[in-house]
Amino acid sequence: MQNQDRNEQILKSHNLRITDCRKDVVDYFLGVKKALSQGDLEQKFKQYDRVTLYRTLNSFLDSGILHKIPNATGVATYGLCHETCSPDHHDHNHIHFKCNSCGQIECLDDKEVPAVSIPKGYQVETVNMIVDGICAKCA
Amino acid sequence: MQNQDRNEQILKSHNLRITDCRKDVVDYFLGVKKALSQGDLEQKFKQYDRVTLYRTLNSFLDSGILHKIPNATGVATYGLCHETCSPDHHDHNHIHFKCNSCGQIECLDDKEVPAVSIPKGYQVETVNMIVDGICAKCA
DNA sequence: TCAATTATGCAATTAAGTTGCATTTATGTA
DNA sequence: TACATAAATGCAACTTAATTGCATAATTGA
Repeated sequence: MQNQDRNEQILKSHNLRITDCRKDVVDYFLGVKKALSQGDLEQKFKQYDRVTLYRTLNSFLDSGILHKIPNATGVATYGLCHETCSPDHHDHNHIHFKCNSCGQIECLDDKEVPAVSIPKGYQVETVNMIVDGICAKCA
Repeated sequence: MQNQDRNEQILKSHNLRITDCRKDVVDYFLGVKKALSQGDLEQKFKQYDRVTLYRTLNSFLDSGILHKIPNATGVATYGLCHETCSPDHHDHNHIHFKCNSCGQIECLDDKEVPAVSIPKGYQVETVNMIVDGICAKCA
């Protein structure tokens, strides 16, 4: 399936209206296959207002198209969710890799987050694993 | 050892000058035993300029007293490093727990981050594990 | 095609992070 | 103890990210 078909399907299946901005943003995520920030989108899509891009990201978060990736820089970055994600239950239990050379953040979809032991009385909802280092391209 | 002695010792051992602001900030971290943000410090220490607090956090980061904890909110949070941390080699290979109820971020010092498998060609430098859920106090 | 709902663009605001510079403070040494 | 040097602080100002309100434009179902 082409991205231009797939993006509309993604928006429809998450009950979002089809707009140019949303299609373009989904397209971009489908194409680059890496995590993006608000700033990345602003640079890529100068034809859209930054507030619109901001709200697009938020509607994608709410509807479960994207997930937020924790990082230490203070800039929020977003990655595409698996098809199995729903707004309530996110199934993106994979590892995020941040390259300290090129700065890109990748979702290592095929790498499971290992089991984690937590003290008594704590309830686990989500586990995030962020690995910093040098990616294969920069090594 | 009391905190008021311990904070000076911590500053000295990291080659930082002893100032009121730095002692107070280290004290606070020693006392609360959780991760704090710039905003937390501003609320707690209205007698110090926000820039001073900002630079205090940064000098603590540089000297290895604190480490930055990745999170998805976009607000940088900081936690006390183990005594074994040096500026170059951080040994805070523990799990961070963020409570979705009270919002507090704890360092689970006694919980090791499990081994992680990474694709070929990737070099690992740091591994961060952030667990979201409900802490023992809120459960 | 129309009405209702939703998205967008623009203006403006809040907050975090950052820098420059003058002043004050801490520290080692005489 | 006093002094000189180096560093920390406070203030002003600036940049950028995040956020909200509102009028206008576009989408969608009937």
